[in-house]
Parts: sequence; C-alpha cells; structure tokens
Amino acid sequence: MGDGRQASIKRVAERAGVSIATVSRVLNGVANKASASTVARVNRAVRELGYRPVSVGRALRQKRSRLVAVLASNLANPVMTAIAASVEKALRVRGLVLVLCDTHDDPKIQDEYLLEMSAQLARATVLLGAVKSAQLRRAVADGRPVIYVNRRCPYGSDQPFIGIDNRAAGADVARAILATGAKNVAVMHGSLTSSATADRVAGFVDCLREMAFPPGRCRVLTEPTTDHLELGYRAIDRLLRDDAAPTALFCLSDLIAFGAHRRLVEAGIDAGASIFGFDGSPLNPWIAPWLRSVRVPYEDFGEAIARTIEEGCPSGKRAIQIFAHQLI
Amino acid sequence: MGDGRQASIKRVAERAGVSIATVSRVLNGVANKASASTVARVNRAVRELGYRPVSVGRALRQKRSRLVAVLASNLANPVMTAIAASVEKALRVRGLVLVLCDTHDDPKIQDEYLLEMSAQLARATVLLGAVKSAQLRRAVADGRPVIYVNRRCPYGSDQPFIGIDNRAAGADVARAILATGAKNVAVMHGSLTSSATADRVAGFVDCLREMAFPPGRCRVLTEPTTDHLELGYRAIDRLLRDDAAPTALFCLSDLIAFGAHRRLVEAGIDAGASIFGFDGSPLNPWIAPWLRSVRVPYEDFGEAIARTIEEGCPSGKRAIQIFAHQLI
DNA sequence: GTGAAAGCGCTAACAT
DNA sequence: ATGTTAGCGCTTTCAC
Repeated sequence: MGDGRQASIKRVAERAGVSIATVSRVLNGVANKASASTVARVNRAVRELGYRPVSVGRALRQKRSRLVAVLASNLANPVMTAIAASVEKALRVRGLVLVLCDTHDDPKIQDEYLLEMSAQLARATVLLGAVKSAQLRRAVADGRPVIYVNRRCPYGSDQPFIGIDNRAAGADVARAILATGAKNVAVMHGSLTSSATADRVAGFVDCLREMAFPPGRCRVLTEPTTDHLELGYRAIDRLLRDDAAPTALFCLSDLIAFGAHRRLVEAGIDAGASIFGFDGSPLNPWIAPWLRSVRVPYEDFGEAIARTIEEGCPSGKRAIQIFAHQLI
Repeated sequence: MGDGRQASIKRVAERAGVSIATVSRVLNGVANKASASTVARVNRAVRELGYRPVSVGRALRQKRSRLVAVLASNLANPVMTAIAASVEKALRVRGLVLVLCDTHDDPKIQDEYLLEMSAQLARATVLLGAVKSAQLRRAVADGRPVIYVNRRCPYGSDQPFIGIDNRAAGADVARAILATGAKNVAVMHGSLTSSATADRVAGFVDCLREMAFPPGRCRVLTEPTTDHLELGYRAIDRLLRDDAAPTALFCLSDLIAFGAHRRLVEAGIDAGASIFGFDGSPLNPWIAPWLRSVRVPYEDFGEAIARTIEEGCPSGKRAIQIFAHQLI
C-alpha cells in the first residue's frame, strides 16, 4: 500500500490499464459509463495503491471545493461550538468539510474570512452572528451562497436564515416572569446590533406592555463590554448602586446570567430573584440549576444548514427556517 | 471593482500589460525581480479588479495549501475551543487558515480527517488529543507534519509536542490536597488512554505515596461514560453508596468537578470537601468559585503551534515544548 | 464503454 | 527585469 509517495489518478489508471478519464468516472460513480469488469479493476487499483483523490485538483477544475466555512462571532461562547459541532456532523456524512473561524464580531475579520473562503472556493459560508461589512454586502449582491444563523442578513430579508422566532421567545420569558409575581424586572443584553438580541428584547418589552406591567418597573440595560460574564456582573452592580435590586431578571445569554448571579450571590440576595437566561446550554443543570432559560434546538441546526447547502442556498420564502424554542 | 465575475491572474496581467508570471512575482514579493513602475502597474490592476489569488490554484501547484487542520477530540470541551481560538489567532496573522474538526475521540473519525486533510494538501495537522489509529501511524511513518497537543504521539516520543509537565502538575495537586489536611482522597478521571490524564494521575498517586499518605485512603476511580459531567456525578454517587465520602477530590477535568460538585450539593456535603479540577477555565471564577484548578496557559499554545508549523514541524529534542502550569 | 485532450489558476524553471 | 512554457491533479467535453 502506498509504496512511495501519494498515488495520483494517473498511477491508478496505469495500474488498472485504463485511461484517467475512466478512473475519474468510476470514482465519481457516473452511471452507465463503465463495464463491471472495468469498475472492478479500477477499484482494485485504488485499493492496492491506497489512493485518495486530491481534493485540490478537483476543486480547481470544478471551481468549488468541499469546504464549508462557518464564521462564528465568538468561539468562547458554548452556543457557537454547539452549533459548530452539529454542523460538523451533518457535513461529514455528506463528504463536506467544516472550516471554523472566529470573527470576534469584527467586520474587518469577517471580511478577511469572506475573502479567504472565496479564495478557497468554499462551497458555502455560514454566518453565526453576521455583522455588517463591505465584503458581506458584496457577497450578497453577487448572489454567493451564504447562510445566516441566529442573526438575520443585514442586507435583505430573503436570505437563507436558520433560527427561532426571537420575538415570541422574548414574549414567552415575559409571561413567565409575570407569572412569578415579580415587581421589579431588569433586562440585561449585549450588543443590539444583533437582530436576534434586538428581537428578543423587543418581544419581551412589548409583551410586558401588553400585559400592563408598569414601564417604570422594567429596566433595560447593558454595559460596554463584549464579555458577557463581566457584563452581567457589572449590570447588577449598577442596579445595586441605584438601589434597584430586581426581583426578576431576563439575561439575553446564559453567560450574562452567570455574571449577574455571581454579583447577586456576593450581595447576599441570591435566592430573592428569579433569573432567566437564553440558549439553554446542557451545562446549565450542572453548574447553574437556579437558571431558567430558553432552550434552542441548536443540535438540529446542522442538518438544516447542510440541507440548505445541498440545495444551493436558495433565497426567498422557503429560505427562512424557524425552529421551535422552549422555556425550561 | 470586480465588474462581472471573479478576476483571475490572467485578467490582471492583461490590464497591467504584463505577463502573468510578472503578476505572480509581484504578488509574492519576489525580491529584485520587478521594476518599481511594473510593481505599481500590477498593484493598480489588482486594486481596480478587486483581485485575490485563488488559493486552490496555488495549492495545486505548490502541493500544499494554507490550511492547517486542528483535530479536536471533543469540541464541547471549553478547553479545546480555548486552544482552537488561540491557534486561529496565531495562524491568521501568518496568512494560514484554521480547519477545526471534531474526532469525538474516535479512531475511525480521526482517520477520516487525516485522510481528508492530506487530500486537502493541508500544511500541517494538529492533534488535540490524539488516539491510536492506522492513518496516524502511517502519517508518522511517512514523516508528515503532525503536531501533538496535550497528549503525546502514540507512535514515537520525538514527535512535536506542546503541553505541560503532567506528572509534576499531578504532584502539585497532591501536595495541595495534603496541605488541606484531608483524610479521605478520591481521584476521578476519564479515559486513561490519554497520556495526559494517565501522567497526571500517576504524578498525583506517586506523590501521595512519597509523602506517606495511607494508600487505603486514596480511591482512584472512573465511570464508563465519555460525558465528564455525568462521570463526576456518578463517581460521587458510588462513593456515597460505599459510605466513603471524600474530604478532598482531584478531578481530572473541570467538567468532572462540576458533576461531582452537583452530587455533593445534593447530598448536603458541599462545603465539607475541597475540590481540585484541571484546566482552569476562565469561566470557573464565575460559575464555580469553589473550584481550585490547575491552570494551563492554553492561550499561549497557538503561537507555539504556529511557530512549529513555520519551522516545518521538526521532530527531535527541540520538538518537545513544555509550558508552565499553575495551581490556582 | 472508453480514450484523447483541453484547461481550471497558479508558480517556477528556463530563456532572453 | 520580463516573458514563455510546462505542468500540479483533476473533470469534462468530444470523438470513436
């Protein structure tokens, strides 16, 4: 097996006593294009040489590789890796390969990767948290295959999207918080440039209003940091200084909730507040059983994404795939 | 800019009024091989056309791409993503691209990815938790560039390795646990096929023995599951059933510690035990302030890995890079 | 059913 | 300093 160097299609052809075209056809399973005996001879040669097609040659010829890029806004966020793991699995069974990148929510880096993936002839690019950027605008204009997860495309509403009904999820949390009888509510969120976060907050606030909750008793706040743990901690800190300790909390990510909880524990008012997070990480029951959260079926996103890629990332009505969330 | 379709080097050459070879040279910064005016003309054409070299063409010609594969044994483990993020950053500044894969600690999947990355002409493959497998053995035999992180190469001891002194780390924990005055110690670990885990346990046990700790008072155990949270929970469960509640705990991952802690809390003996984990995730102070842990400078691994790749992944003495750990 | 040949975009000898 | 040319490994017409 693989005596000297890596075998090429040429060596396989020689060994099987056929042309390289025939080898290619057999390997790609082109129907009705090879006699049974030829197929057998080719397969034997492939086996004996331990041959594997060099993807790069194929990619150059077909002008597209089997690489699928996933640009995540933050790899430190377990949500991102949960989705990534799900995508990886769905791609692997289809012979596609995941390229995982971290954009740090930075338009510059997002652009860099969009260019790089185009240079790699990537089959599709999946944006886990898109930000506005020049190259993204251009990619959309050129009709390149891009899929948006959680956050909608900032350029046009008919682009392929996979996520949940964020407004409805926000409203669900609002109703649950009202049910606790809380009198002082705080909403703590990160960047609102994320359509997902903005929609969740809007859904929450709108629902409270509809239910006639006193607007003055609901504070919506954030802190100037991208670290959600820190953000939650500081937000509670500020509320405490304002003498406005909340009795119920809606944190727009579980990480924010962790940070908030820490500060509440330090202040000794841990048990006094009911805390709602977002994402429903499997880790929660273990490390934060006090946390209620909106569970999003991220483990199903991979299949949906892979299927969308198989269909060529079509835009339009059918391109919007909404999954069911669940308050747990 | 980029009027119709993606520009090729040919179009740039035409526009600049030079040959494609000259364009290639200018773009690759081949010294003393182009007049200033030519360089300017080429660069202008590149800018005007919004041209970017197609990596695949280059890769085919050079028989190596700019892809660097990182095969992680488990993407759900924050340690893996921490390393991945660090690698990503170090590669990006060097114009290399990270391909992140999840082998699920499965030799079959590891083999699949090793083959795939060889087909992609990957520049190097980084194994975050290598397992024995046929293709890995072959890769080592063929002298292909592979770097081992945390777990040593199962085939030969002079392969590039990046990690900590695991035996010493285990001993450090042993001394810290003795210092607490604990009388009943338990060690809870996952798969010992991992050289990292095995070394840590061995270092711990050996140190206890040297310090004349009664062997009967130290239980070393595991549970048959790959989920470390579950593992920790069940291990404590078993100890409680055996009426052997530990007063100090060495968990071979922070996740195991989380699981163990949950069970201890349920049993109401939370505060009675001091718990040591491993990895020192930045999340710990927030979600598990009760946890002491061995902090590993994973954020520095990326640079070391990238440098090793730049040097062509040489094997031998200098290939072993040991970082300093810290008990926190 | 099979082969010959063109060519994907790029780099690297080799000329000049 | 620049151009010509020959491929890298593969797929895909187009003949036969």
